[in-house]
Amino acid sequence: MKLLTIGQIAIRSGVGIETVRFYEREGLLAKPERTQSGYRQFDEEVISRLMFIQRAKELGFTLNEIKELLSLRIEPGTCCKNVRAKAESKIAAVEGKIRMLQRMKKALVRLTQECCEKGGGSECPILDALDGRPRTSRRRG
Amino acid sequence: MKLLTIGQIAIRSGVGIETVRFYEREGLLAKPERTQSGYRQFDEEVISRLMFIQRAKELGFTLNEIKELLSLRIEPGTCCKNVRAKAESKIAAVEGKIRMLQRMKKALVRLTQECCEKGGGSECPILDALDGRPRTSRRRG
DNA sequence: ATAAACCCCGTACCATACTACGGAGTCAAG
DNA sequence: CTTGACTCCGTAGTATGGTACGGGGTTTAT
Repeated sequence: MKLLTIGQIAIRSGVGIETVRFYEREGLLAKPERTQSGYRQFDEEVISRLMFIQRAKELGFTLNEIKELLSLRIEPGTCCKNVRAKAESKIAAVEGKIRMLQRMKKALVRLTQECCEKGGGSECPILDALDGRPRTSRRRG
Repeated sequence: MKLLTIGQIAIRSGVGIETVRFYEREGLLAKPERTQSGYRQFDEEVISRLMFIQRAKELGFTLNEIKELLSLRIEPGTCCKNVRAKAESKIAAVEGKIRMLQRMKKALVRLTQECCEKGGGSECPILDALDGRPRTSRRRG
């Protein structure tokens, strides 16, 4: 099991050193081992974790939601139903996002098609295609 | 065509009045007509626009990206290829998000299944299932 | 053994996206 | 014709998610 410095995992995962420290403070990364001189020693798998965080952010998850996602696991002493319930609520959230994105994609595709058929379009074709209301309202509930 | 006050569209679309003014300043909403006393008079369709903005935010789009999405239309004088190219790049972005969400969903589903079969799980099953790197890096490259 | 490169920490600063405040004018109901 | 709710505007403050700074110790390559 190879151990890496903060600079090495930062480069390999494409985030800044300060960001790694920030995530550690915020509890998205476990406190790493230290050398006798106080240098952090990260396990290689922290790189996947950091990359996951970046991807999840692009999907509109907040750092808190990402923390929850990352902590979903079956621990020896944990109630299985508990984890299951949490995971299922995450699945629902993910499915909601997928549906919205699929509608958005459909609207965009229609736009590119109509584009070269006729000349003058509506005020806002995306809105024509996508009508509905937002479902979740995280961020200040 | 019914005209509404800022308070009315705020309530109907589920955002705050200040947020509406903010979006107007930021160019996400067109400057509305005004009464002789200076009150904004919004067209009812602004409500869909506001709801679209909320949904798109939940999908990880920034206000700037949302502005671009909303401005994608075929204007009489606009080059069709131009709009088409922009729309296609948006489609690619949307597809990328969908793919990532589908992988995430698969990982979560697997988690719920493994959950009730065996007892002790991996350190982080989500990461086990989802390995790969982030693709787009918007936000201050 | 010494410079360059790296790491430590705390604190301060930044961008985005709001959210609140305050003083003044407006409108609708009683 | 007043009272209360609503609107105006500009400016300031907040939360989130980083990013930079600065003064110090550490490691490493020469």
